[in-house]
Amino acid sequence: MDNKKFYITTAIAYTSRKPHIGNAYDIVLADAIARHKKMEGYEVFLMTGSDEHGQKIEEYAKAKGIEPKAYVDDISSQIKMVWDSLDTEYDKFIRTTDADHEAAVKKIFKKLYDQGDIYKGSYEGKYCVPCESFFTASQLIDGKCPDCGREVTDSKEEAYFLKLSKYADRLVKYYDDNPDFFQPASRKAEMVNNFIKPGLTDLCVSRSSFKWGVPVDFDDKHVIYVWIDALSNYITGIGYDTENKSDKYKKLWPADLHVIGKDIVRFHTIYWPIILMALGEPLPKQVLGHPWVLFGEDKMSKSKGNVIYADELAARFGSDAVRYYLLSEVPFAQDGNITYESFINKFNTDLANTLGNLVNRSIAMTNKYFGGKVTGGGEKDELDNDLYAVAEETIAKFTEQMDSYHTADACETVMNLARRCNKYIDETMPWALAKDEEKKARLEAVMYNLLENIRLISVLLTPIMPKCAKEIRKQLCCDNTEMKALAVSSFSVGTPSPLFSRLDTEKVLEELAKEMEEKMKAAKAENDAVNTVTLAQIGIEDFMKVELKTAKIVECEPIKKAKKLLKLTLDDGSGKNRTVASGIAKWYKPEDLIGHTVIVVSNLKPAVLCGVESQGMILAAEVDDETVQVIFTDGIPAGSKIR
RNA sequence: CGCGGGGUAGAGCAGUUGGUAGCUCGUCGGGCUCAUAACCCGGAGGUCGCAGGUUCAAGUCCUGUCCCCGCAACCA
Repeated sequence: MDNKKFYITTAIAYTSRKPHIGNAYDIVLADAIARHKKMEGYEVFLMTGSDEHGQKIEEYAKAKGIEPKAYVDDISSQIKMVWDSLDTEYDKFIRTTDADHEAAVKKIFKKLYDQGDIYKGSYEGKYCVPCESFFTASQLIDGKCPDCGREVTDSKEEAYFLKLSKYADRLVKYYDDNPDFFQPASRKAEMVNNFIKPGLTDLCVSRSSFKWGVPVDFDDKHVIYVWIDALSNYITGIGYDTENKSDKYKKLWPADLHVIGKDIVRFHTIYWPIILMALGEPLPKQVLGHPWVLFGEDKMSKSKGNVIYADELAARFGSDAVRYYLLSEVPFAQDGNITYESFINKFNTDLANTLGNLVNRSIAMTNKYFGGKVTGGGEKDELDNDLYAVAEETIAKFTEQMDSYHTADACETVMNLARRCNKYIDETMPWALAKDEEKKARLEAVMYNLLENIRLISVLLTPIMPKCAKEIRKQLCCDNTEMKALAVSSFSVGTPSPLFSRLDTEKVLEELAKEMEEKMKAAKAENDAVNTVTLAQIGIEDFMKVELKTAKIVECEPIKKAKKLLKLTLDDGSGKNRTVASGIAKWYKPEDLIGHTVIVVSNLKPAVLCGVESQGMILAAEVDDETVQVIFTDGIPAGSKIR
């Protein structure tokens, strides 16, 4: 077999915060695939890393009073620490602040500029700092950011743009010629329908509003924006250079697989290929957009205090358990809901009971009946054939499932073989055979068959749970890793020791709940602290600019086509009804509101939202990230001034 | 009619080109004792969101409809 290469990458993690378990899923998945490919004989190169530029980081660093570089050094090492806590084996960890990366990015930018794919244009638009986004005038909502509603800065800056539309046809052709490019395939339609069919607009690839990035070397007012900087890590990390490509690059590129979250599929299947086409480089073979890992039904967020960190889980339950859980619980194309309950459940049933106990009892019996030594020469029986049939089938199925990245199915497949082994023990009843000296040869065959299948299980498990796989082989005293039944002629096993000790569900849950609560408190405290300092102090004169009045809700109806908006008709005492649109549809039904009195900001400039002119806004409290409560002032006459 | 993905046993999921509805957990009953109160067997539990249609035959194709989730668009 020739040594075929397999170049696989993860998305590079953004160094704004320590990555949570959802971010870590990326590397675990990639690592499992990489290890599997290695076992298939590929020469694998796995690259991961961190994305360290951008305005947000500049700001976080400033808030902490340190240099951006110091900030990303810290987070970047945390990322590595988390990755390492999961036993991931990457060949390279690239940082976008690496000198060679920055140099290469500059050259890439220059090359694209020189050949006319990047041109200097000007932005008519406005810029929203927190969102790091430009908007055209038409996108703005009453002169404010359509995403977050905050003030945008008026910037008619010049910026550099990448011509996208020029390559659209070639891109679609590539999709069509390579039906496996999108994984899962369903992501293709979304990209084509949403972004390509409507026509690609040129992509702004530079920023001049902040400094923390790779400068455009022929125009230092500008910094190269995330697209070209971050995406190109996949080539710069293996030595791409516009003139002298390294041997490594020539060998590895194009990438065989980009493993990324589904939220950035667009960047990897549209922008990135176009950048590569412009550079004259071949395109990656596959992009795997995996689903998200949700905690319960929710997205994890620090402010909710429901963030789970992979390293903390690993420290508590072991890296293998975390890997197994992620790889077996997250479906291929649907978001995975992880909970502590299901974690513990899976840990106990699959790892401790089915697998751990099988290994333990089999080795214990081998010691008990044969002093630990058995050969494959015992007395055969028809029962054995079925066991080996399942083993062969397991190998084939497992390989196919791992090759198509269906790790959850692959885990199930291995567990099935373990279950089959447990059943085999019941069928053959070694303890009964042991009572009869004449059946010793049969008993030996039974034990051998068990051990050989356990060995096989350990081999299959290697990409999923590397440590556990090794530990099993250690207890078997066998280092043969051939993925083939009957590859070992005899065993001389060691002392069994439980691979995974059962967890006391209630006790562990209680402990975890306690910790969660503390985290939540801490998050809240931090949040409050942040909130009090986010806004600058204002004088009374500023406050007096805001006119607040009470108003009674006389009518209320949903706005069609708007998911979040309710249209309120208010009696503000002026004699004329005032219409206000409010984004509270999620929490209130129209009938809940009619008749109540609320506070309205009455001198707010009107804005048109979803075709409805909103004349002001009503006050509501943001109880937490998920909950909003309108402030009712029932009993106070409509039209009263508030100050 | 913005785009896309889903609605299959109590829970979480599989169901390839249409042909007796499966898996894991849970639950109920039984068996075994080598083993980490682990293991094995059996039962119960689903009109496959709803309504039509095509077909000898539909979870699987077509049409309509309702809900859920992402993205997009509006949370003044």
